[in-house]
This record gives sequence, C-alpha cells and structure tokens, in this order.
Amino acid sequence: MARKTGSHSEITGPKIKQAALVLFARHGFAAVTMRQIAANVGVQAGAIYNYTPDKQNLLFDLLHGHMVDLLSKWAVELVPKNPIAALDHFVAFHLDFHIKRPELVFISYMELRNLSEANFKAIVEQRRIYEKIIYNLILSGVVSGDFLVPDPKITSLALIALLTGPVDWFREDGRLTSDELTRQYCILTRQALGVSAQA
Amino acid sequence: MARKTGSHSEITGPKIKQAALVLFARHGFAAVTMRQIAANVGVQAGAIYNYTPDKQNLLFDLLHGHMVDLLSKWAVELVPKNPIAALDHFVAFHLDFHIKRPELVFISYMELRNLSEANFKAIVEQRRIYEKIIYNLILSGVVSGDFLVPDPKITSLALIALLTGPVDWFREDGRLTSDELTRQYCILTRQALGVSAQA
DNA sequence: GATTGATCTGAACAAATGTTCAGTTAATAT
DNA sequence: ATATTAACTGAACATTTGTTCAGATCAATC
Repeated sequence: MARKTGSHSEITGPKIKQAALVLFARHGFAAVTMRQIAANVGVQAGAIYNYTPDKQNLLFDLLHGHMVDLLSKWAVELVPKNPIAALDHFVAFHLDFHIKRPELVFISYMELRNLSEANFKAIVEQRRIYEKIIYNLILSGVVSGDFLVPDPKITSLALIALLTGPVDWFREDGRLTSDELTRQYCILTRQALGVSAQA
Repeated sequence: MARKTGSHSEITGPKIKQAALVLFARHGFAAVTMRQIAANVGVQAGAIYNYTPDKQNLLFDLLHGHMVDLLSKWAVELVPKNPIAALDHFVAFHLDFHIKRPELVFISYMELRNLSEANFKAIVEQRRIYEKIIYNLILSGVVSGDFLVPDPKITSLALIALLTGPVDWFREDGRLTSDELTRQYCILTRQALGVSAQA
C-alpha cells in the first residue's frame, strides 16, 4: 500500500465542509453551486465527490453534526438542581453555544426544507430532544414554585426563540461582551418566567 | 380599443403573486422555477413576464408590499399614551398581523439575501422604521418608570424576536386561540420588561 | 527509483434554468 | 360580422446545473 490513507483527505475534507457551510449560510443551499464550493477550496468540482456522495449529503452532514455537537455538549454539563440556577446555567450554555456558530444556527433553521424526507426526520428528532430539555427545566421550576408561567410548553418554545435571537445581531466585537449578553438574558428570562425579584 | 384593459390581468396577476409567495415560502426563492409558478397558476412560463420584469421583482414586490402593509396598518392604530397599555396594544397588533401572514413573515426573513443591493436597502430601511417604533415605545416606558430593563436597544430587538416566534408554531386550529396567545404574550412581555405585578 | 493507490483534473453529459418572442387565441367595441 | 388588441402559447435561446469518469499527478512505501 502506498500513501497513508487520507493524507490530503484530512485537509481537503474539512475545507470542503467549511466552504459549504459559509456559502450555504450566505447564499442559501439551492443558490450555491458545487463549482463555487470547489473554487473556495481551491479544487475542481469533481474532487468534492471524493468526500460526499452528493450535494444533499453535504448539507445533512453539517446539520446533523451540529445537533450531535449541541446535544453531547449539554449532556456533559453539570446542571444545578435548583431551578433558577439551572435556568441561568441553560441560558449561559445556549447563548454561548449558539453565538459561536451563527452560520450553523442559521442554516439549521433555513435549510431544513432542502433535506430529503429521511434526513429531515432525523434532524427534527434531534431537535425535539433539545426542546424537551428546556421544557423539563421549566416544568421543574413551575412545580417547585420558582417559576410563574401560564403554560410551560408555550413558554419553552418562546424561550428558545428568545435565546436564539441574539445570533442574528450579536457580534463578538460589538459594544456588548458575551458575558454582558449572558447577564442581561439571565435577567430577561428570569423576569419572563416570573421569578420574583428578591430570589 | 377592444377588450377592457386588464380583464384577465386582474385575475392572473394576483394569482401569480400568490403562487410565488407560497412556493418561495415552501421551497425557497432560488429553488423555485418560473415554470413551477406558472404551473400553479395554470399558465405557461412566458405569461408571467406580462406581470413582472423578472424573477427578482416578483420577490421584491412581495417583501415590499408586506412592509408597506405593516407600517401603514400600524400608522392608523390608536395607541394608548400609557406605556403599559401601549405595550399590550403593540403585542396584540404585532402578533395578530404576523400570525395571519406566516409565509410573508418567513420569506421576509429568509430571502433578504436574494434581493439585489438596491432592493435590499429598501427593505432594510422599512424594517428599521418598524424597529424604531418598538424602541421608542420601550424607551418611553423606561423614562416613565413603568419598565425596568438593562438596555432598551437590546430589549427592543429581543422583543421582536420573542413576538415573532409564534409564527413558526402557532396554528389557527391548534389548542390555543389567538386571543389566548395574545393574553399570554402580554403577560410574558410585561414580565420581560420588568413591569411590577400589581400594575 | 520503481510501484502503488489515493487524490485530483478537465472535459463531457443530459437536464434544467431564466428569459425572449413570433405567432395564436379570444374578448370586446364598433 | 369585423377589427382590435390584451393575454397567452409554445418553441427556442444561451447558460448553468449536479454528476461522472478516464486519465494525470503525486506522495508514501517497498
């Protein structure tokens, strides 16, 4: 056997994923051509097919990898038992994870419809798992009396929308540090969940 | 002169806009072909060019019309002077307007990047006007002492994200009526803005 | 230094794209 | 009935698309 397996592959492969991510985020999956991706990597379009069976899989791998990353990172977090502390912890985790990956968050929301049916179902299932996490978190706070909300299910969806919003406008070099962002959103979410001020 | 001007035009024109709207929302602007739009109207692709100079304008007209509709409808609203009542009024208005037009809201967010530079600027300018409305509303509540927020600018952006979220999941025939939705979001936003409970 | 196999090129493919336009159709006014 | 013209068809156009593949290239092994 000659040439270690993947000597170039280990460089070109990630480069293709990165280029696809950036281009999909900027122009949309359907608007991006394989030739554009290839040009961004410095390679011909045909070479891409050494790393993915087709364009569809390029998209799926990005979305799937993103959700695996999210769920596995949360799984190893040490979450406080106290509901209010757990909420703060979740807010910090969610904000930090998402504002570091604006492109992935963006295409995860936008390009779901461009997935094949099987791939679509796989991503939706991962997403439901994540929604369940925050739902349980809210529920435990309602049960303990720390939170005061009309409907935990609706609140959990509203909370995700609220906490994902900053991805659209937060900039690492803006007038707000990520610590300040987290602090403000902890206040905002506590208030939204009806946590009394002296807590 | 024969044939009243626009005898068919008045039917086909709106049909094309409607078909384009639905298809753009479902599959994305770049993924939709002129032939698909035409097929949905029951006409050949060439006929569309009697109603729009090109595909780009089809998109722009939808987004521009949407923003004109939004701003002109708010302009004729009778908004209470009291900041808390004004907030409730805005929440009800924003929710009502947006959940009635899920496709337009969706493409207004998603397809901005597919606009030409000039068209893009036009839409962004209209959007800034709307953001300014809610910013001023929050600011007046902060000044009067009714609201307690760390940063009115951030809060205004967060509020829009929060109030637009239901578009993704609210269904007219779901377990929640639009009145109940409004009621819950009034509570949610009051709490988020730090309105004291006895107000 | 010859061999091997992973990696990439570059041309080719059929299919699909937005757009144009000469010609057909059909509704109305005369 | 006839003339007029808005509305539409249907074919054509130059490009561009995702994908394939035979052959060139090149680094690691013997």
